[in-house]
This record gives sequence, C-alpha cells and structure tokens, in this order.
Amino acid sequence: MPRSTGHAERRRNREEPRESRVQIREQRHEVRRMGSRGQPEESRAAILKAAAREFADYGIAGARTDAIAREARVNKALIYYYFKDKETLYGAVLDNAFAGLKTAVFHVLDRDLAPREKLLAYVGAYFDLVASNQIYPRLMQREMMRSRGGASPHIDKIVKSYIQPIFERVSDLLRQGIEKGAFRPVNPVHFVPSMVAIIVFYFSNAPVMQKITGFNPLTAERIAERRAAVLDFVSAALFRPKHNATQGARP
Amino acid sequence: MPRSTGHAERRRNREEPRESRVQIREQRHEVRRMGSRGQPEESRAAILKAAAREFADYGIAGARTDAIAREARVNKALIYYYFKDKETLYGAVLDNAFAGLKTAVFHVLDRDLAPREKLLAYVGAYFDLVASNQIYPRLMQREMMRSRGGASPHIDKIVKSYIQPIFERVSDLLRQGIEKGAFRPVNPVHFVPSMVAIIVFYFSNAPVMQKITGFNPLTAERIAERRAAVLDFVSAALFRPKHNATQGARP
DNA sequence: ATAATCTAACTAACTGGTTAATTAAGTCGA
DNA sequence: TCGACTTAATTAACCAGTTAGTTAGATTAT
Repeated sequence: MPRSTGHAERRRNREEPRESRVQIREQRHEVRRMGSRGQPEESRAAILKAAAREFADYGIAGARTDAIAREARVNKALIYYYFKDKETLYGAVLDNAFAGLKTAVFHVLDRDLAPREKLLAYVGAYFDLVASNQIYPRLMQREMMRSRGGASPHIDKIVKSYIQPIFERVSDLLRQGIEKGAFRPVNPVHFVPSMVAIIVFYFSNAPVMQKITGFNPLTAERIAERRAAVLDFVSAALFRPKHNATQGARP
Repeated sequence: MPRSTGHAERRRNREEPRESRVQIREQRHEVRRMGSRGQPEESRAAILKAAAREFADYGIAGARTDAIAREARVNKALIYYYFKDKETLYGAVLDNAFAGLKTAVFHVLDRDLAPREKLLAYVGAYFDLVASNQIYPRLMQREMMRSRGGASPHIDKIVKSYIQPIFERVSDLLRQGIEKGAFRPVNPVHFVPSMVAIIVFYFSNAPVMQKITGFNPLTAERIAERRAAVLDFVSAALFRPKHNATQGARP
C-alpha cells in the first residue's frame, strides 16, 4: 500500500459545502457508535477502567496506551484528549482507587460502635472492597513500591489525601480499644500496616496461591473463607480475652 | 532521580565532550578498570547485583539495561555475553533471591525445635533475610504480581523450586503445632501467606511508612522494633495460652 | 424552518525519541 | 594463543505522544 500523504501535506480545502442532501432523515438507529457525540462521560470512564486494569497488570512502565485504547474501545488519541499524558492518566486511576477506599473505610469508621466491633467492621469493609475490586491491591502495591527512590509524582498527594487520614483514624481506634482494655497494647505504627498486609496480600498474590495450592483462590467460597481467616487472625492478635470470649468472629 | 517511563522526557546524559585528539597517549593507568582479566565471577556477580537493584526499583519493564551496566561498572555488551537477554537476566536475579530465601528458611526448619520455637525461628529468619536484603521483598512482590495474566515465564519454576517446598514445610510445622495443642487450629493455606504478608509488607512499603509517620522506618532501631512487633503479632494470633504464658516474645 | 456555523468529541495516520539487542574490531593478561 | 573482556556503532522494533482532519449535535442567523 502506498502511504497516504497524511496530515503533513496541508489541505487548504475549506469545508467543502458538502452537497447537503436530506441526510437527516433516516439517519437514526445506527449501530451504537462510540464515536462522535458518544457521551463523553462514558468514554472517559471506559478509559479509566481499562487503564486501571492495564496499570494493575503491568505497572506504569509496562502498560501500553494502545492496549488501554483497545480495551476501552476508543481511539488512542482520545486518551490524550482527556488526559495530558500517561503519567496523568495513571494519577487519575490511582486517585479513583484510593478515593473509593477512603469512602468505604470512613463509612464504617464514622459509625458509633464499640472498639472490637468497629475494628472488625473496618477490616471487613477493607477486605470487601478489595475482594470486589481485585485490581486495587495490585495497583496500590505497585504505587507503594514505585515511591522508592522518589520515582512517583503521585505518592505525596495520595498519602496526604487518603492514606494518612485513614491511618490516623484507625490508630485512634486502636488507642481507644487499648485504653478501654479491649485490645492488647499494640503499637499502631506496626499494627495498622500489618492488618493491611494481611488483607491485601492474598489478592495481589492470588495467582501464586493458585499454583501452590492447586485450587482457585478467588471463588466466592474461598474468598469467604479468607475473609473469616483474616478476621480470626486479627481478632486473635489484638483482642483481649475479656469476660465472654467471643474470640475470632463468626465463620 | 525520577526516571522517565517513556521517551518524551529527554535524558540529560552527561557525555563528556571527549576531546578525542591524543587518545592513545597517556593511557589510563588509573581507576579500577573492571576490564580484561577482571575475574569472570566478579563481573557476573556485579551484573546480577546491579540488575537486582534495578529490577526491584523499576520492574522488568521499567528497568534499563544501560543503567544496569553502568551500575555494575561493566559494558552493556557484557550483559548479553553472560545472559541471553533481559528476561533471562531477570530470571537469574529471581532465582538468586529465592534460592537465598529457601536456604535461610530451610536452615531453621531443619533444626530440632518445638513447634513454637521453630515457628518463631522461621519468622525471625525470614524477617532477618528480608531486613538485611531489602530489595528481596520488592523483587518478590513484583514477580507475584507479574504472574497475573501469565505474563511471567519464571513463576512456575520459582513456585515449584522454592515457594512450594517452603510452603509445605511450614504447613507441616503448623499442623504439628496444632496437633500438639501448642497452636490454635488455623488453616495453613491462610496462615502461611498471612505471616509472609506481615514480614514483607513493611519493607516493600517503607517509603510510604516514612511519609505517614514522619520518621525513617529503616533505622536499626525501627527494624528491631518491627521484628518484635511481627513476632508478637504472629505469637498472639497462633499460640495457645498454655501453662506458662510466654506470649509475644521479648521486646 | 432552513441553512450556516460552531464546537466537542473523535479518528487515522504519522513522528520521533528510546531502547533492547547485535556486531565488528580491538585490548589485555596469563 | 585464548578467554575475558571493552568500545562504539548500528539496527530494528517499539511506543508515547501529535496532527490534521472528520463527524454529529447544538446554536445562531435568516
């Protein structure tokens, strides 16, 4: 195929009058083009969703903008129409994910509950969010690692806007529980990340777990089992025996 | 120094003007040339070490072979002299890291100890290896994530040679402890990865912890503190109260 | 109402910088 | 001489980002 001259050659054709027939008639009911006037919000959201998957799977360096465009069923240039560049798109994806986490977690932290119940609700909510949105843990883990060596322009904002506030609220909760004698005297600086680790690790390593154990760790049953195991682990590690020992939450 | 993931950002490489006039005259009789007869093992090891750092910091897609060569003080062609390609080099790095883990961990698992003591020794050894070789957790985490979508040609071998055997030995240990009444009745499939998660997460997320807490989490004191916290967490979550409650290891 | 015009949304095709990988020609020490 | 390298140039592919141009609905002028 001979290359078309493309855009390098400037055409001075000023908008040919175009012989307007009665094309308005009978134009309806086309095949759902995503194209022109295809709802901007839909396209933007499709790009974000596809980008989240791609970044989670391959990291920012490994992600391919072509692949994102293909999966979003959108022209690659549209990505750059909505987002300045790959890095900005990545930032938007991260923001989305962490904002969702903060919302979900704060919702339970704002409830009026006793320390034990609130802590279990927190862990449960965190777990459920991650379980129902399994790209999140990989995305988050990747970003955490990327911040090493100051390679991430997003981490400061993410820590300040999302992670830090969550950390502080959960630390307060731990301190309250300790003060009331419901919790063992743990150091929040170590205990909070340990909880996160247990919640997140299972999902970001699911493929390896699959290979080790031989069964799919992401079926509904296995996830429910994991949820119980996480709550049990945390309960056992944190809760004081107290009078009525309801250790370990229900299965 | 943040590195551009793409090509749009220009690299400001300093490339000496180089004045190639009198080049043969006044040949270098100076700075540590790794050059000729520089011991092959040394060069190979230097490449592996530099590569481990680079892969841990940037992932396989983000790693640059030029950077690896520069850090190893070796010409880039030498990398391809020893290793077939980038992927093979990455595989060798992973193999190295996981082999070290297996050796360290098996050393304590082979000792003749009671379940509690052996479990604490296992966790301690794992922690110590990771603490003294902090690129490991990032390298490992990265590889785990990469296996998603079958993107890794190494994961099968790694699981079979290293992870699986470790997992089985630790699972056995847990079952023994449970049977003897020393441990609570936990499911190894969930408990083993939870322990790994707690050990590993702190290091792969150290930069974020730094930003949250404000202090450096990688000083000797902080690491010792973390070690105690991990042992305490695991002890509390696993050990049965028993007669003499030596809960939670020494601070 | 109809045509002219505007504009956001979108696309096909291209550019150009980057980078993994190769090669050829040499150096250097044992 | 041989094996263990070095240097420098080069190739081929890749891929982020750009550009000119198109489309369809909305707005405005007539």
